[in-house]
Amino acid sequence: MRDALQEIKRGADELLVEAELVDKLASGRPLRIKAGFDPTAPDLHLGHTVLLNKLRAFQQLGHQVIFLIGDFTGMIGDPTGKNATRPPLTREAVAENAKTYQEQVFKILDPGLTEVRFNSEWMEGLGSVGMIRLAASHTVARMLERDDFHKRYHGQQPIAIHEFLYPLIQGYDSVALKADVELGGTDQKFNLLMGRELQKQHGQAAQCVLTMPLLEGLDGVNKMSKSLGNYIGINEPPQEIFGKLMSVSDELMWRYIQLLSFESLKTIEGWKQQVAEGRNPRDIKVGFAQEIVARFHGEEAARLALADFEARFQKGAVPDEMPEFCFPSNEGALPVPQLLKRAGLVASTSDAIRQIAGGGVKLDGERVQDKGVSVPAGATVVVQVGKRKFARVTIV
RNA sequence: GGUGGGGUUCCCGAGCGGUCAAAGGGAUCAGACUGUAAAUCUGACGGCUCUGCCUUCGAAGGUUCGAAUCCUUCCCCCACCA
Repeated sequence: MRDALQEIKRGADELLVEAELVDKLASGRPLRIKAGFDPTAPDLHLGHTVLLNKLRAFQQLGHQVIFLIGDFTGMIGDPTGKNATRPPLTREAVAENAKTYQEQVFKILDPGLTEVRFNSEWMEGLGSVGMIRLAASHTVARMLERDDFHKRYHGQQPIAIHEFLYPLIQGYDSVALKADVELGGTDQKFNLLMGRELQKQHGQAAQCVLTMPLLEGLDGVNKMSKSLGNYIGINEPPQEIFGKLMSVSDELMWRYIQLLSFESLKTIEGWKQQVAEGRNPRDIKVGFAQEIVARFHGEEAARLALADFEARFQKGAVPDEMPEFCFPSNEGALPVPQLLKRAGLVASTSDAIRQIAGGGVKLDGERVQDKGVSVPAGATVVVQVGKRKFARVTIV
């Protein structure tokens, strides 16, 4: 049991209240582990998996995970209208997203030990009376304790009244589900604690709260998010995941390893030691990237991704597979800038011309020196921009 | 409701009648280097049928040989006061 607790606490930001969790674990029954998810982002990225990994750990210890999709709140949308990425969702859209969600989530979680639920199940039946009763359970002052609200209130920023309802609804979800433990990001702490209070008010044992740190994105500064474009999606091609992980700075790499690797803390300490003694951090990064790719695409894909990476970046080889195109010529030939644009390798012909001037364009492995170069009709060529963008083009 | 201050190229942010496709930073892309798509350095960074042409500085009009810069109206933000 001590091991179980260690496993649960690993990488976590905070566990409230540890003594209570110890008691729950000691009961021997499978605990109900709740985690809520926003229904708007069906494309999971590694940032989301930090939490999923922890849920997986609970499953491995024999507990019941409840994967809660916040469709009720999603259908209301983002109240302030400030966040354009959260428009109200239709019922159909939510259902569609949920399906995609599950496909991805079960790459980490065990479907047999996962209960997928939607909070509209109980929220829609609550009614306005129930909602007002829920609202009556807490004071404005208590709500303003939440950091986010506190800052906005004192910073003269608007807070719509219904925003106060979100934490209450999330807390009520815990009541409806009789959760024993709820997981969330550190930014969720207030909402998670709300669940404890509401459960107590409903005569239930308060859930324990486990917060996980937010994973930084590829830029190493902002949290990983799709809208910032600094993410690694778990559905991306193996080479892409591998490459992006390799592009993580040597410094940030450790953070990723801490939160994403399934290797033991002891092993990771060993790696740090080796690097301190002069080993190239690249080697560690390669191993870690392999682990992650294998997790989502299998061992074989991980091996291929590595081979591909080495061939392309260390030996400058041309990949086997690349997009193929067939373009009509322009009076017997097609100028390279236009060809690049049509193949989608550059944003515009102006961009293409600049890339050529900068020495970034190759035609069948030969650097293109002049923007006036054309490819004659009938020819098939491999064009390349930089080290990563390729296309095979036939001119007719 | 009142009073001030704003809206500039992907983002932040200078410019305040011509030398402005518009400083600087970030992001991005490319090059060099490298045991890394790390770090560092260099360059590019509106579009096109590219030694030229076309479209940008909240929107629409106007003044002027000439406007991101001045005027008018409109739309939208922000701050302080209520």
